[in-house]
Amino acid sequence: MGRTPKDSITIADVARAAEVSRATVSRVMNGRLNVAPDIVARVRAAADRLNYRPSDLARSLSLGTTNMVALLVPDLGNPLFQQILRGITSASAAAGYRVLVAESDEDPDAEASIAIEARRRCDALIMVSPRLDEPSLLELLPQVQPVMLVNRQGPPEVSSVLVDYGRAVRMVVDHLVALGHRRLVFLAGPAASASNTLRLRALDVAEREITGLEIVRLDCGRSIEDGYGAVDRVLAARGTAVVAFNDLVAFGLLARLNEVGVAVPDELSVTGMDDIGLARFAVPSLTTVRVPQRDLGELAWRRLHAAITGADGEGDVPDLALHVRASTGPKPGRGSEVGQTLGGGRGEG
Amino acid sequence: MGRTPKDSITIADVARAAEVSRATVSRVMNGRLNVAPDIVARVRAAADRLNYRPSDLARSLSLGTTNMVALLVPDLGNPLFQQILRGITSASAAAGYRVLVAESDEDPDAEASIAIEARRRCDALIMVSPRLDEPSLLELLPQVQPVMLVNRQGPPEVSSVLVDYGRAVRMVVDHLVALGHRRLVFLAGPAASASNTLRLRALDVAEREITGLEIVRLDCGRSIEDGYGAVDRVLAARGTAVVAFNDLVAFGLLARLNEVGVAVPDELSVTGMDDIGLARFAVPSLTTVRVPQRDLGELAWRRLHAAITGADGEGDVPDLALHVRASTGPKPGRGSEVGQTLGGGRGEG
DNA sequence: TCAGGTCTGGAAACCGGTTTCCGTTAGGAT
DNA sequence: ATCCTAACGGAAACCGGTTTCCAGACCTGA
Repeated sequence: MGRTPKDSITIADVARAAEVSRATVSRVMNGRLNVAPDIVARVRAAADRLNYRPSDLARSLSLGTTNMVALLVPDLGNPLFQQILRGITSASAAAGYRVLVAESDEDPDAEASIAIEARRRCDALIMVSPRLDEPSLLELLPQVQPVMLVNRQGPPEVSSVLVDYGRAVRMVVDHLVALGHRRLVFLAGPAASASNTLRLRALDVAEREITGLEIVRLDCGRSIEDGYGAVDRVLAARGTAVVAFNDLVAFGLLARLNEVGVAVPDELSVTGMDDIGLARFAVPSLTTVRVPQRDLGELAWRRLHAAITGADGEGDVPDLALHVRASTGPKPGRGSEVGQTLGGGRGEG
Repeated sequence: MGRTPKDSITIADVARAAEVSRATVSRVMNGRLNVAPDIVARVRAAADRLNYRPSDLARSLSLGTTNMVALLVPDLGNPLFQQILRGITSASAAAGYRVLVAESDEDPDAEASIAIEARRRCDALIMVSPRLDEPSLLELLPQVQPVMLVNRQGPPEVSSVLVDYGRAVRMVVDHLVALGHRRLVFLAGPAASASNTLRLRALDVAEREITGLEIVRLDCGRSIEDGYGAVDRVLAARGTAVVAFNDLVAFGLLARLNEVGVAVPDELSVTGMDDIGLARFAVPSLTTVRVPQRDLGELAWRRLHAAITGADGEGDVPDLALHVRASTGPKPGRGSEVGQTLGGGRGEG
């Protein structure tokens, strides 16, 4: 039992003050209809006078619903996850829900227990890009229902919001190939990332389908620092264009290339992925694929909410779009074998 | 009462399975000592077999503590607030707490009700840079105790974590003055922002103290887009250096200056504020003042936690540090009147 | 005037835990 | 063998709400 002396005023206090039962106070507070107007007024007056606020905790326990949704992300420092958080926060707030955030710090082992723990306090769970291996994930999911996966495929009975990173990376590759590039360098992300696997698979396909295309795969990471630190290996790989795992990596790469004096895109083209807010403000502005990040969060929420309330979740993952900006250009060395002129400004392709 | 058929297993189920009372199960689950070893084993076995998880809700109600802390920020899209969120999340997770996030969307009117609502579900509240006017804030604070303010001064009885933005902006000004600049342009942030007021006041003081110093104040904003869009007015103001409200504004400014062909820092010096992760990867890398953002969140949590548990919150706001990078240089036009050479690399000032 | 239906609002059970209080039992001391 | 005490664990109260169930008041129609 609480050791607290209970400073807060409870429904019993209001009932006493209004000279009615606790049940009646509850009815009034929740707008149940069968209460006489004068009693309603009396209760409201008492509640106002005492500045009464019903305990959400007690309500939740009694109602069996918390109006909270848990969100688990690998890394709160990543703009992609931040935007998803924003999307979920604002969309769910509209339905009276609040978001509880948890971060696994990219640690696959910690993920399961954090997920369970966070889920216990909420009505549902959204896991973004879980790094958990497949068996563990399959074992975890039933325990945290209702659950929604973002950027990770689960079993059929678990719904998910998926970005087709395979297609996204292929858009980038096709763009670069059209510019004449034939030897690309791919900077890979975390090995545990499912979306990284999607990218790699798409690259395999592209390499088979496009004759003459070579792709050098380098382990890199997901952060600016990773991109910044990869420059030497990138240059050693002697490609004419770099496909970075995401915009952050591309950002770090660009910064370092600028320092060592490699001209982008004249000597080397660079592409990102996600189109985080900063991408169009990079120098040069970054060619990337727009992944509608906030929308992703909103969609995840909508589907989850629909699943909770029994409705069906309308809406679909918004389309990807290649945004051609100033960081990509024709393959250097040869003339203008490419028929099109690339806008150097901040065109929104 | 819950309409749910109660699929979840409760302490009563475990008690029945282990043939003990609910009280004993509770004692075992919480490691109370006065339980015989064989009974402990029996209860544990039953709990494991049933895969029992105590309801956090019921625990919280009974214990009177939720182990959750609410965080209210004006804008989840801002890296500064994101980092503070990270700091709070990781620091509080270590103490078994979870963070509930709420966003006011820069709407002062919504802030009070959101704060109250979020606070009700948690043990405490952290408000970052509240945009609420002074009277409303003073009225709100007593209702949401225990509460912690970040980047906003409250009444003496409400503790807060404050960054001395006045001093920070002065560091920047002094740096620019030392480089020979005498006519500065300040890009102001949101009017409702207390930290913006601190900056403005410090600029007044600087203008009085430093003879020959002129500062042109322009309304701008807090986002990249705001900075990007301010370039024309900045150039029209004919200063030799720009003090941006924060790094984001500086970023937008730099991007546009690069487009219109204004050389930084040769023709115009630019400074930011906060030192967000991207600042040193800007082109040119951005001179700014490092505000230890994560530390801010951690400190806010530590103080709050101390206040809750009765201990005293050790630790102080970490120091500010000017990071001189490549976006600032001597006043253009005249020779090297400044004795020092500025490192063009990514020196960590 | 009386039977029957409709409103109202109180008593009590319930959500799922924790803790106080107390009775029982076992063990040690005398 | 008897008494005292410590250890153990069950019954019940409690946290602060919501909801079912039911009794009484009131109104209506015959």
